[in-house]
Amino acid sequence: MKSSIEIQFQDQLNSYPAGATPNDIIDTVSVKNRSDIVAAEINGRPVDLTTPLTESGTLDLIVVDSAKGLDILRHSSAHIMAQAVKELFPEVKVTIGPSIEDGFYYDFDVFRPFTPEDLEKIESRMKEIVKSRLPFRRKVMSRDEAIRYFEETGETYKVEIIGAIDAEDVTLYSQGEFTDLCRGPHIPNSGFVKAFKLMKVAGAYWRGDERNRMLQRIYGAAFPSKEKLKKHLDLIEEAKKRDHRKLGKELDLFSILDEAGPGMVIWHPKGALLRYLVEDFERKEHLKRGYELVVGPQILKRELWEKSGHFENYRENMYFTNVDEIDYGIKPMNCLAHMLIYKSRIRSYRDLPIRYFELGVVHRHEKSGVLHGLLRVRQFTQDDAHILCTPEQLNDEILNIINFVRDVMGIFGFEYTMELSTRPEKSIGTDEDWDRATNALKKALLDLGVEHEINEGDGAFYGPKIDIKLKDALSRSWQCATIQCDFTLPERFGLTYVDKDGERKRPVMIHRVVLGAIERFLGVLIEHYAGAFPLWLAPVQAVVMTITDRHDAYARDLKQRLDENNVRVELDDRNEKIGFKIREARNRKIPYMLVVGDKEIEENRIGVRKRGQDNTVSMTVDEFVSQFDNEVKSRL
RNA sequence: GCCCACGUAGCUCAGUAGGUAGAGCACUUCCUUGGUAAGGAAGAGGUUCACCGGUUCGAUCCCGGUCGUGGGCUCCA
Repeated sequence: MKSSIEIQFQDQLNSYPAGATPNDIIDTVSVKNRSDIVAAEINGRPVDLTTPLTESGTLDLIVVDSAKGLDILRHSSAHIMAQAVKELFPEVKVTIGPSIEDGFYYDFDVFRPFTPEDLEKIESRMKEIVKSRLPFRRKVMSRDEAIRYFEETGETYKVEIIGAIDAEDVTLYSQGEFTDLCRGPHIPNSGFVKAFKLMKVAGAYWRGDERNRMLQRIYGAAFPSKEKLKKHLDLIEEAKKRDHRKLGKELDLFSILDEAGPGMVIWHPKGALLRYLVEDFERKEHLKRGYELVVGPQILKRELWEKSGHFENYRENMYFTNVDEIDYGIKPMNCLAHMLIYKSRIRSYRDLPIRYFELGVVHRHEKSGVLHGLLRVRQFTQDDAHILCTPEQLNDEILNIINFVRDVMGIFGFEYTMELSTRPEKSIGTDEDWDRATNALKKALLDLGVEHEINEGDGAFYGPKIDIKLKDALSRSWQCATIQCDFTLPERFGLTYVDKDGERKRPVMIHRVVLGAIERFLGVLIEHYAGAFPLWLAPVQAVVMTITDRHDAYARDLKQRLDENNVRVELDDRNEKIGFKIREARNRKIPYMLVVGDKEIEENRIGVRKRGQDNTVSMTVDEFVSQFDNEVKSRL
């Protein structure tokens, strides 16, 4: 080993004895906000401030407020929680505890699940640990030595983890009496944890596999300051107000009732109208883009599902019924009927691409634990289309769909992420077809320069797919649009077209949805707008409200005129004060409040108060209708 | 499906060493005719506290089970 190393640090190149730590180096210069520095990087590799440096290079500091710094802070918080848990419950086994967005979690194998009271105790103990400013000590050990250590301490999960590590040495971190296997780096001492809160306990399978033992996971939030933690908690509170389940009730959009069945949505008039508006928009957008509307039956013979592979691969999610001693499967997807329509006559290459669109109602038997408001239900309507095209047309079709999705998401103002999912274990079709399909999707994403992640093994059983995900109020991701390439079903159903050369050839099929499930999309949409729908989507666009019953006749006339001009308007002529009516309309997030009183009648005008504004503008009915129409047209 | 928590009037929630249940809003009626975020009064409303069992003289409250909801895990539009 060299006796000295050259370190570039803050515009200075200096020589230090080998084994100098970042702390030593920082001490040689004046650094501001010393207490914000949680770790360092040597040549881009994160290290503790106390790690002896053995190589020359560039030293950078990691401050707590940076992405890397937060990650370290939260990861160290997880260690502190594990320490507290081990002190309070020595019999638990520790497993893993990473940092996550806004905080951290740690999974424990326990004999008895944690109670809310346990959480309080753990949190108190953590506060004591933080107060005592215990240093995080790093130790390098050989694998064998580490395995022996964890075997002795009974930490069998750690032994298993080390078994999977492919390195000579591993590192262990200790604070107080607690030692954990960890790559690091960590904060210098537990006192750096300024603000944290244990949020919830949950079950989680070891290694995320449901065949494994269920562990107890504790989630915590951690931030560099109390203010930031409070801001985070306030944000969660605000997000809860946007919850579509809460708004669905408040705005009387829908209900999901125990007595009707879990995962079955009952749409009330306002919600059904919202659905209608979105579906109407969808039909028009599809017709514009060369799709044809089709409708398939709700149940199809079981043999057909056997032929398609659904019976083999998707049966556990399907409902079945028997009519006249014939077995039927209730459709969980819409593709079968679409293929039958294609097959109903001979197709020429001139006919392709054929694009069948259906707002198809499907049933899927989702596991009870996954149901979630409108976002995960058992009966839903997909804005589903199946495109049959030649292999040469495939790429263009995929590009068109991605652009379609982009347009629509733009109209609703959504941000989204895209993912490419590849072949799962349970699947049908040849490797060659899967490669072709996967490459077609990849190429389209590349051609459009779309950023995307890869989800290995997450494709549908019949083909790979591009998924577009939207986030709900609590920033949980939900898959909405999806584009799936399929060479297998056309094969299984013997779909063909006659090509230029007179030969019968196999078309390629694309399964795709844009909004995904109307239910899920509306759930996310409600949260996106926090219930304040833009004018074109608002189930009730305006409320005419009277000051007193002297104004009822004028108000009724006004309502009728607006009805005639396609304004979705209600009349509030109740025996209530105007303040009461305004308040209620505000709470219902009605876009326009139209006040009529003596003044308005005298001038033959209306007092227009727009959602989000406190002032009232006087206008004629014509002026209002014209402003209204413009706003609807521009989908503001 | 698995882990934890929860399940009281239409809604939001209170409640009790275990002694047959309460508020606000909403609803109905009456008074009030009031100009931009809640006018006033009265009344009705729970087959009695999700359901089924058990303990007990007696259970909404304790115990067990079922169903559902919420938060996660797994899975997925």
